[in-house]
Amino acid sequence: MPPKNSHVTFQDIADYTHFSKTTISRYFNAPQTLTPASRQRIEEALEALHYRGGSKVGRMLANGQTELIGILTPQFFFPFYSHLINDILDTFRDNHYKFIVFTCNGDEAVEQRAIAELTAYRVEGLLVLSHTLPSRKLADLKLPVVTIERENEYTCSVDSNNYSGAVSAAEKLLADGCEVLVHINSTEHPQAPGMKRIQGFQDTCRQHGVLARLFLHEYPQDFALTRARVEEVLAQVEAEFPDKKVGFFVSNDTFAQLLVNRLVREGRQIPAEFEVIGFDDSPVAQQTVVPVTAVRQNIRMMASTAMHLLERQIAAYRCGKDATPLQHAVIEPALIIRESTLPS
Amino acid sequence: MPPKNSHVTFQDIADYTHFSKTTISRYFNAPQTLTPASRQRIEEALEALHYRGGSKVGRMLANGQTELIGILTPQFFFPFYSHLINDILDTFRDNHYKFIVFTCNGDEAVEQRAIAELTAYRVEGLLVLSHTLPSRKLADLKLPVVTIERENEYTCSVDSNNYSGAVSAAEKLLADGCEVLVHINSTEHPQAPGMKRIQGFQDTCRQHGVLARLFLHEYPQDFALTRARVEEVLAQVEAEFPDKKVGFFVSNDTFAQLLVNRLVREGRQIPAEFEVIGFDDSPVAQQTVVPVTAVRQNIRMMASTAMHLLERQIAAYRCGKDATPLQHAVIEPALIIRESTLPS
DNA sequence: TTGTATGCGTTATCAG
DNA sequence: CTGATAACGCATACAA
Repeated sequence: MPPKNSHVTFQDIADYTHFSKTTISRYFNAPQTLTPASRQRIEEALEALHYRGGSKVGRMLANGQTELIGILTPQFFFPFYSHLINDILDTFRDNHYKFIVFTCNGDEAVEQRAIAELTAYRVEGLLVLSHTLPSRKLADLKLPVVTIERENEYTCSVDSNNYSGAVSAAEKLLADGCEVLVHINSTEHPQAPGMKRIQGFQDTCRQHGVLARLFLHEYPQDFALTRARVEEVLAQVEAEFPDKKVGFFVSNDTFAQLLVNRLVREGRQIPAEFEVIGFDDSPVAQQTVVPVTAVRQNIRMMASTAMHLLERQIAAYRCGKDATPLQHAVIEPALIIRESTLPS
Repeated sequence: MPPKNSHVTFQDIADYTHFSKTTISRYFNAPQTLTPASRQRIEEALEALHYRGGSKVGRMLANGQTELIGILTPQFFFPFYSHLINDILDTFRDNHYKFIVFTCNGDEAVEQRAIAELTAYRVEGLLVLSHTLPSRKLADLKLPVVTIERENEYTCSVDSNNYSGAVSAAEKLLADGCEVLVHINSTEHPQAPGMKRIQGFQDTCRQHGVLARLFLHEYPQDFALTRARVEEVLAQVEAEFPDKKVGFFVSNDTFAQLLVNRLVREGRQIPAEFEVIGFDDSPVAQQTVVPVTAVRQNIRMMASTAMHLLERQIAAYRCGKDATPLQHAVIEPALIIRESTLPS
C-alpha cells in the first residue's frame, strides 16, 4: 500500500496484482495484448488503490513526448489575442495537446526566458503571436513553430488576408458613394502582415481614381492617446474635405468605435455624411451606438489552421526530420455589413 | 560530442569536462560549492557544446518540483477572465511558475479531463475560475487550490467585494437624485459571489427608503439575446416609472453599454433623465458614447493575491502538510465616475 | 501473453 | 570540494 498523500505508481499496482510494471504499462498503452482476465484483475486493483492516473513526467522522460505546446503572446487585452488563444486552447477537446502560455508584452528579455523554459520542458512545438523576436531566431530553435499574424519569413505561419480585407472595405466605401477615402493605421514592423492593409487600400483607391488620404501613427499606448488621435484626425479631415462624403477605413475596431462615438455626439449622420469600416470585428463592433461595419478575421479558422500546421511539423520531427518546407497559410476575412455603412 | 539535433545533457558536459554529472548538477544548483577553477572549466564546456539549458523533465522526476500551475477558466471572451489571466501570467516576471491553461466552457467532462491531465503533469497548484465543479470536489484533489470569483466553501479563494461595490453604486445613484433604482443581474449559482451585488443593492435601497426594482434573468447566451433583454427591461421601466429619474445598476459593462446606446439613440438625456452604472470597468466602459460610470474590480490585486495564497499552500505542501487553513481574500473595488452619472 | 533489463536526465545520499 | 550510486515513474527491446 502506497503512502497516504502520495501518488499511486505502476509499481504499486504491480505489487498489488503480482504483475510486473511492464504489464501495467501495457494495460494503459496496449490493452489488447492482455487477457481479459488480467485486465479484470488490474481494474480491480485500480479501484482498490484509488488510482487517479499515472505520471506524465515519467512518461515524458521515457519516450520524449510531452504533448505540450508553448504559446507566446504579447498580452490578452486586445480581443484578437484573447479570442485567438481561446480558440487554440479549445482544440484540447479533440486533441491531446496541452498549452503553456506566456505573455511577453513586447519585452524581449521575458520572451527569451519564456523560450528557455519552454525548451527546458521539452515542448513539442511553439505558437508565436508576439513579435519581438525575428522569425530567423525562432527558426534557429530547431523546433516546430507556427507564427500568427506577424513577420514570418523563416517560419510556418498563419495570417489573415489583410490585403483582400482592405480591398473589400475600400470597395464598399466607394460603392456607397464616398468621395474621399481615409485610412487610419499604425506604423508597425514593415514586414507585419497588417501593413498589407495599407497596400490594399491604396491600390483600390488608385484603381478607382479616388483620393486616398492616409493617417499613419505609432500605436497609441493608452486610451487617452487614442482618443486624442481621433480628435486630430477628425479636425484634419473636416478642414481638408468640407462638404464631401468621407469613408473611413480604420485599422481596428476600438478606433472605429471612438470615431463613431465622436461623430454621433456631434450630430453627424452615419452613414449619410460619413461611413466607417473597422477591422477585426471584435465584440465592440456590434456594441457601438451605431454598430460598425468591419472586416471580420476568421479567428476560429486561424486557430485550427495554426494547429494543423504545427501538428504536421511535430509529426515530421518525430520521424527524425529536422526541417519541414515552410508553409504560409492565408485566411480569408469577410466584410460584415452593419449600420455604419449603407445596407448592402 | 552529442548527436546534432539532440539536447546536451549533464552527462555530455561531464564527459567533456571529465567531471561527474553530479558536479555539473551542482554547478547549476549550488555554484558556491565548486572551486572557481572548476566553474571556469564547466563554463568553457557549455560554450563549446552550445549548451542551451537543461531538461526540467529529469528535474521534475528527480525532485518532484514541476514549477507548473494549472489554470481552469470558462473562456476568454469576457474581459474579466482575459484580464485576470493576463495578470496572473504576468507574474512569471518575478516568479518561476509556468502556467498550463484550459478553457472549460462550462463543460464538466472537459473540466474533469483537464484536471486529470494537470495532476498527471504533477502541477503544484490550481487556479480555478470556472464554476462547473463544486469546491468540495476541488478540495478532494488534495492539491493547493485557489478559486477566484466563484463558489468557495471548501477552498481558498479571492473575490471582489461585490457587496460593497453594489452599495457604493446604489449610494451614488441615490446621491444623484434618482427616484427609482433598477438593478439588472443574471441568476447564477446562488453561492456565486456575484449574487452579493443584489444583496448590497437591496440593503442600500431599503436603508434609504427608495424603491428597488430588480430584473433577474438567465445569462443571455448570445448578443442578440442580450439586446432583446435590454429592450424588454427598458419598455417595462418606462411603463412602470414614467417621469421619474431612474438609476440603473447593471451587473456588467456590456449590458450597461447597450442600455446607454439605446437611451442615446432615443434622445434621452444622460445623466439628467437616466443614470447608468456598470460593473467590472472593462474597456467598453470608457469607450461607450457616453462613458459609463462603473464599479472597477481590482483585477491586478486579485491576480497577485491569488498567487500569494497559492504559493503559501504550495510551501505548506512541500513541508508535508496536506491541508492549510482556508483563507478567503476579499478585494475592494472602486467606483469610477464617468459621464453616465453626475460629476462627483 | 507476460517478464527482465535497461534507459530517459536529473537530484539526493553518502563516501571520500 | 568531488564522485559513485541509487532513486524518480514510465516505456521499450528483447527474452521467455
